[in-house]
Amino acid sequence: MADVGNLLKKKSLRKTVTRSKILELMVDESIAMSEREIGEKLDGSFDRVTIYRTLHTFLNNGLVHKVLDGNGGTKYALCQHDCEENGKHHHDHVHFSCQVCKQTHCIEQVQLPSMNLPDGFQVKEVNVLFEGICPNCK
Amino acid sequence: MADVGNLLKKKSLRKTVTRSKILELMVDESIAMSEREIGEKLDGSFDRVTIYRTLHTFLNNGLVHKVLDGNGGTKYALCQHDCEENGKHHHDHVHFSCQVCKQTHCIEQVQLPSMNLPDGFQVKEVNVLFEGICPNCK
DNA sequence: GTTTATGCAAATTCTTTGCAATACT
DNA sequence: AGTATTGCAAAGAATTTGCATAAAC
Repeated sequence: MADVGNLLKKKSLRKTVTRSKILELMVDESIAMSEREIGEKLDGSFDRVTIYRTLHTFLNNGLVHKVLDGNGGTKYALCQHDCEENGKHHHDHVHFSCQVCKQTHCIEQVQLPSMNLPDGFQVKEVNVLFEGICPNCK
Repeated sequence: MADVGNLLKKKSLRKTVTRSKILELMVDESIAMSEREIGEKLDGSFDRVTIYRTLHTFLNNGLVHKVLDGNGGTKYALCQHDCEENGKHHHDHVHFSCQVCKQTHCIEQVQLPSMNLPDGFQVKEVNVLFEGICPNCK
């Protein structure tokens, strides 16, 4: 089981019940989750505002990243170890959003091909979102 | 200037003032816009509900497509002519969202490379969103 | 003992729904 | 005339803010 306390300590974040539970959940689940999903999986034990604030804190400290869910909603997923490589925090993400079950999976296996933008565009992040039907819903 | 009336007729949609104005705006602007931006550019002359419903109508009839804007918001952009090729409506889009001016540009020049997902994932659409700084904001 | 996080209430914004009035063909 | 669209009011959902209380270091 993941050492959630250590993760928090590394970021100089206070270890609280809320943060630990949310972080544990995100380590356990391999899917990206919205605030609502997180709240439901934690059985309504935390205030929605607290979850929002916790997610923002995690976001600002590079513990999680935003995931596009294809429906205008916002989801969050744990950052992987390599987010911090090369000294800068970066996210070249590939996600798959199922149109049936609405779950968003992080696809780690896919290597993002390089794409060249027209001159003048300075790229900081790349998000790739596939939408379709996941193996479970077929 | 674009023959907006013809676009509507091709889809068997009634030609109304709201639809024509919104469609003209989207033809003129090359960027993807949210309901709010559309409303503002049209100077508040239309009810927000009407704009939402118009966008849904356009979406259902393949005149526009949704664009991810990187902040959980939803934007819309005109479909290009080739959306309908091969008999099915598809959107393999590349967009660039500027973190400074928040504008979302459609990048037509970039050819989407093929990416292979793990077995079992049935892909219907692919969205690629670059985030960074656009030429105007540099 | 300070500083930071939490919970509650309430405000904002985004989006949808119902219904009567209006515009389109 | 008949059907689809619009505007208004209002509901619902997502997200943010202020402030007093409680927890962490």
